[in-house]
Amino acid sequence: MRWSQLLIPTLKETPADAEIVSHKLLLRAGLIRKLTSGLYTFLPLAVRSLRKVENIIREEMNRAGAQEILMPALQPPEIWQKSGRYDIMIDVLLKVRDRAKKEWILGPTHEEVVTTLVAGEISSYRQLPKNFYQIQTKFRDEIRPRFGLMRAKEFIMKDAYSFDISDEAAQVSYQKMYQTYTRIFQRCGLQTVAVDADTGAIGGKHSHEFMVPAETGENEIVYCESGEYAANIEKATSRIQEATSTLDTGTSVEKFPTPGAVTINSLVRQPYGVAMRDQIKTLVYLIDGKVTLVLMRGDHQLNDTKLAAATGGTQIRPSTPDEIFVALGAHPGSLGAVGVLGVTILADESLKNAAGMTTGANEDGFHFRHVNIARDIPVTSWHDLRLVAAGEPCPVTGTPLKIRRAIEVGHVFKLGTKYSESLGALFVDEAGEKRALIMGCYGIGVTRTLQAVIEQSNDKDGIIWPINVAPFTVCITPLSIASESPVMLVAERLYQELTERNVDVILDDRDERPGVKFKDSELIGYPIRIGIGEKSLAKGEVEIKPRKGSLQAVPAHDALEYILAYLKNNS
RNA sequence: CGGAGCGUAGCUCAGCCUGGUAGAGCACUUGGUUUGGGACCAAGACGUCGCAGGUUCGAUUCCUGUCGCUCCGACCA
Repeated sequence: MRWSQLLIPTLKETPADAEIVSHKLLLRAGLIRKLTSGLYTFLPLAVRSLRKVENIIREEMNRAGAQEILMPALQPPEIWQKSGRYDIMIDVLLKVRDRAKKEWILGPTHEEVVTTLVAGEISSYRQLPKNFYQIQTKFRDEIRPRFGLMRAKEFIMKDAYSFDISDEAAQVSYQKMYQTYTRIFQRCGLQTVAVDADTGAIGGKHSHEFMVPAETGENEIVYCESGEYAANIEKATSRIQEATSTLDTGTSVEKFPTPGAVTINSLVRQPYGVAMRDQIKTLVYLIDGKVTLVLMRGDHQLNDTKLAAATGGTQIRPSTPDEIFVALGAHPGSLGAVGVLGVTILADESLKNAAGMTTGANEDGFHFRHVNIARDIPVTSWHDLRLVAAGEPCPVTGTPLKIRRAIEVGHVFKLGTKYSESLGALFVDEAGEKRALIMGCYGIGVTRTLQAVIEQSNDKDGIIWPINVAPFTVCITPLSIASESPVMLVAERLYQELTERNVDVILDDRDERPGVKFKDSELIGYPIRIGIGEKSLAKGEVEIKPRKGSLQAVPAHDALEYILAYLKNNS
C-alpha cells in the first residue's frame, strides 16, 4: 500500500482523554478514534493488525480441531431466562426493542445460543466431542468503560464452546484449549501468565485466566517465584499463618469500655494494646436480602469474590449503618458476633481455634475480650474468605507470595452441565441413556489483546509491533519522491519485490520531510524500515532499521534477501 | 450509582477570578524558500465558546439546570 492513499492520522500531541500508554499510542499512531465513551472506530492500520490477530486465533483454533461458526449478536431474552442468567447478568445486558416493542438482548456472550444450537443438532455420543467457536462483536453495559479498547461497551471476542460426553473427555478439551491459548498469545508476541481464577457469572468449576503483566492492568495476580503457583487475587489463597492467639486462658468473656474506639487500629493503641491479629473484625453484609455476619481476623481483609463464591449469593452488598443498627443494636466499630443468634455467621478459616480474642460487644463504646470463638460464637460455616497479601506463604512452596497487576486477555472455563441442563442439551450415550453434555467455554478478548500487545511493547518513540501482528511488516521510506529519481526507482523496485514475496509493505510516498517520515514510522512501529536517500544510495546502499535494533547499511541489491532473512529469524 | 475534574477552531490549550461579542501553537488552503530526524516566511480559511434557562443595557465570563467526557470509588466497621 501507498501511505499517501491511506487514512493514517498520526498525532504529535496526546489527546487529553487517554490515560495509559497503549491508549495514547492507539490514538497517536492513527489506529483508532473514539465515537463516544466505550465505542471506537478502527482505522485502516488497526484493522490490519486486528485481522492478523484474528487469523492467528483461527489457525490455532482450527489446528485444535475447533470449528468456526457465526451466531447472532441479537438474542431472544427467553433463552437467558431459561439459563437463569437474565437476572444474574441484568446489569451488563444491553437491550433493544423492535417495532412490536418486543425486547431483545445484544449478546454479551453466547453460552445460551450455542447450547440451544447443540441441543437441536447433537443427540448422540457418536457426534462428540465438538468445539465451536466464533469471532464476533460482543456488547456489555459496562459500569465504566475505560482505557480505550481495554474495557469497552462493544468489543470483539473469540468465544469457543466445547461439548463432551464425560468429565474426563471435557478435561481433555480444556487442556487442549489451554495449550492453544498459550500458542496464540505466543504468536501474537505477548508474554502471558496463566492463573487460577474465579468463575464469576459464567459459572462452572475451574478456570484459568491468561494474564499480561502490566502496571496498568485492572487485575491483580498473586504468584510464587518458583512458578508453582499463580492465581487471580480474587481466587488466591495462602497458607494460614498460625499467629492468631489460640491460648485459651479459660477466662470467660469480659466486657470492657472502649469509648471512641471504633477501628481495629484504635484498639491496637494504648490503653488497650490489642494486636490486630488478636481482634475479630465483624462485617455485616446483605446477601440476597439476608443479613449475614462475616468474621475476619483484625489484620486480614475480606475478599468479596470469595464471599460471593462461598455463599452463592448474587446480590451482595455491605449493610448500611442504619440496617446494622436495626440488626445488631450497635453502630459500626462496636460490632461483634458473640452470642448472636438467628443470623448467618460466616467466619474465615484463619479464626478456627482462635481464643483470647477481642471483638465488638454490639453496644456502642464497648468490646469483649477473652473471646474463645468455638465457645462463644455460633459460627454457621467456615470458609476461605481472606484477601491474600504480598509476602504471605505460597500454598504450594511456602515461599513469600508476590503480587502484580495484569491485563486479562483470555479465560478458559470448565462449565460442567449448567447450561446443557437448563437448555436441554442432552445426548444418548453408548448404553442408550440420556445425559447432559459436559461443556467448557473459552474466550479471548481480541480487541483487548491488540491493545495489550501495545501496552507491553512500546518505547518513548512509539509502538514496537511484534512482526506477526504489525499492520505492515516493512515500511519503505524514500527521502525524495520524484517519480523517476534514483531513490524512488529503488524504493519502487523493493516495494514490488517484497510484495511479490507476500511481505506486507507500505511505501511512504508522502511529500514530507525526512524527520516527519522517520518519526511517523517509529510512532506506528513497523518492525522494519528501509531508508533510501541520495547519500547512501550514492554508495549503492540502503539503510535497514529494525524498530528494535540498530541501523544497518546494506547494498541495495542485497536488501530483499536481508529482509527476508531478518523476518525468518525473528517471527 | 457516589465523589472529583473538564467541556472554547480538527488536536493541545489560553482567555473567565474582575461581563463589553474570542486567541496561541499544531493541523488545513495558497504562494515562496527549504529538504537525512516532527522546517521557515507570507497570506488565508476554520468557532451557534456543549446545551437550555436566569441575572444584566450587554454573558465565553456570574447563577441554576441539563447533557457529554475523563479519573477515583462502588469495600472492610
